[in-house]
Amino acid sequence: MNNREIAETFDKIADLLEIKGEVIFKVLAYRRAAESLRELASDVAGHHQQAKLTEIPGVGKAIADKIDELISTGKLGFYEKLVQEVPETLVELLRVPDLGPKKAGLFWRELGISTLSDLESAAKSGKLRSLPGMGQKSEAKILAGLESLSRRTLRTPIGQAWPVAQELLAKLRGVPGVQTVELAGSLRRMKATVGDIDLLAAAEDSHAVMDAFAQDPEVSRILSRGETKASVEFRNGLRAQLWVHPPQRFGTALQYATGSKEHNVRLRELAQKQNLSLSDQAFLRVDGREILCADEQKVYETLDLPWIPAELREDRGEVQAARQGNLPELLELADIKGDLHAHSTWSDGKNSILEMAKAARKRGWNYMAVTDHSHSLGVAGGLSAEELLAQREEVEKAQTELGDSIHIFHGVEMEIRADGSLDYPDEVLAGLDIVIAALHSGLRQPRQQVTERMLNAIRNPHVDIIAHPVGRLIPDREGADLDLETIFKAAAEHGVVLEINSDPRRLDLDDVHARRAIEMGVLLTVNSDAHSPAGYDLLQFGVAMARRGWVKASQVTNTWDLEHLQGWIKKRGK
DNA sequence: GCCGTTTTCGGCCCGACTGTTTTCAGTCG
Repeated sequence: MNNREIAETFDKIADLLEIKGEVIFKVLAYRRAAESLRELASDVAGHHQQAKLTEIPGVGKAIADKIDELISTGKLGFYEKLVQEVPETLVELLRVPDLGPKKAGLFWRELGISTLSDLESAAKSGKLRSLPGMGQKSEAKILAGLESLSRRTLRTPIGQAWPVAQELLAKLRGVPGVQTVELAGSLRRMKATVGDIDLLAAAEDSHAVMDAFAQDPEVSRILSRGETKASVEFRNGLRAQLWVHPPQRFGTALQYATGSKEHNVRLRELAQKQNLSLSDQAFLRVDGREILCADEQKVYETLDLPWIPAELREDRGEVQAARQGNLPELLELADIKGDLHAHSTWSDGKNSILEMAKAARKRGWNYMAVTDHSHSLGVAGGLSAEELLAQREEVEKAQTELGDSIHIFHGVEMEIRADGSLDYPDEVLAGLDIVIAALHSGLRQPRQQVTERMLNAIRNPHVDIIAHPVGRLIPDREGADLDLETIFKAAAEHGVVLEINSDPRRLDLDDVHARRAIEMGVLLTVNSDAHSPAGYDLLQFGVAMARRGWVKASQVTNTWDLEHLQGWIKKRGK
């Protein structure tokens, strides 16, 4: 059992215990343990082997025993006993908006409802409204929730939420009387997927901005609307909420709404130690006096902390680092001097090499790499060795036309084939400036086999970069079951660079693994994987993922200037 | 069930909004 599977088991236990009516802190303990396992960059099996399970935050004696049982036997007696008491299927009811554990428990005990279809028929036949605390409106809400669930079951990838949020921001910022509007929540923290769009406006009077928000033409229904908070659902099922606060309280409110919850808990602890209580509105002194913060800097300053970038606010040690003055100088988009992974019409790109290079130049970059697919990736029109040679001529022609305004590297995105071999012989690879290797097939192979394939590519002296190492596709596909510790070690040893792919469907490496990789001395590159000039825009998502992984500019090869990068390539034996 | 530079026992963030209540419970973030 891997980290994710064990975390899922604990989350289910938490849900079932909560429906059962167990004390909330026991429920929270299981959730915290699950979260902690997901955050773990290394394999829990390793901690298990070394009997160090309780060193994982949130894991004590009881949960360590359960992890032990799960790893040793693949089963958990406690869980099996629990699902005898509370049907396992009840957890799916919790995915219905406005339906939580209390009502799920009530429906189950009173009406024997244990599945979504049970719930739907009970709601349609009017049985729910007879229960205590339920009425017609609650019943209608459940039906509406079921309907919205059928349209949207998963969290929304950031690539979908981002443009919607930007439009909303622009629109709300134009409302008279509004001083600022900012993103908050997981979207501001730039998580790969978001639950909804959180927005925060500063205004003395909330009515105008609330109106503009609720009357947006894309809004299909208004879920709630008050003086300070409103929440809506768009036609595509995506939800957004807006808080409005007076400007003098905006900093506190923005900090609070940005989260994460865990980060905020950490700040509250600090506040308590200073005899302050921190709410979403202001600090409160014991004598009842308030400390208002118009901006976030003041919130952190009041706690004797430097401002912490939103991408770091996940309670992964950032508060402690801030206290010690050890916050990393995070990578910024402006640090990027070029892109090392882009496609042209030679394979599945939409534009010529010259067009892609010109677009890169327009962004102020000093270099870019043309890295089309290799022939095994037939669906993408991969290049044969001969075509690759012919492509070189076109690269040189484009370079002549562009002069020294931008440098074009000739590279390739080469398949690591399912049998572990590489798609070109060494002599072909030797003629290229940059060789990227990537897995696109055989992603479901057993851990050892797929890891060995990757290691084989890393050990090849011509391979410079591994693209989107894990191969996940958000939200459809999990990545390969790679032994990343071993891969990071090999990459560091052979000087092979690992990519953070900026395509919002990939964001691979992710934040947790990127952080682990740099800890182990691996160099990274943040690439667009652009198939058209617009694809370069995606780089902001890759940069955000790097920031979430505590990555500094110096650890990213495409922040280096051209000479430095060329020197590095030369040193690798090209 | 976890955790500890005020605690090995007693905390564990807290307020807005909604719908059902006639003073509050449930959900959400």
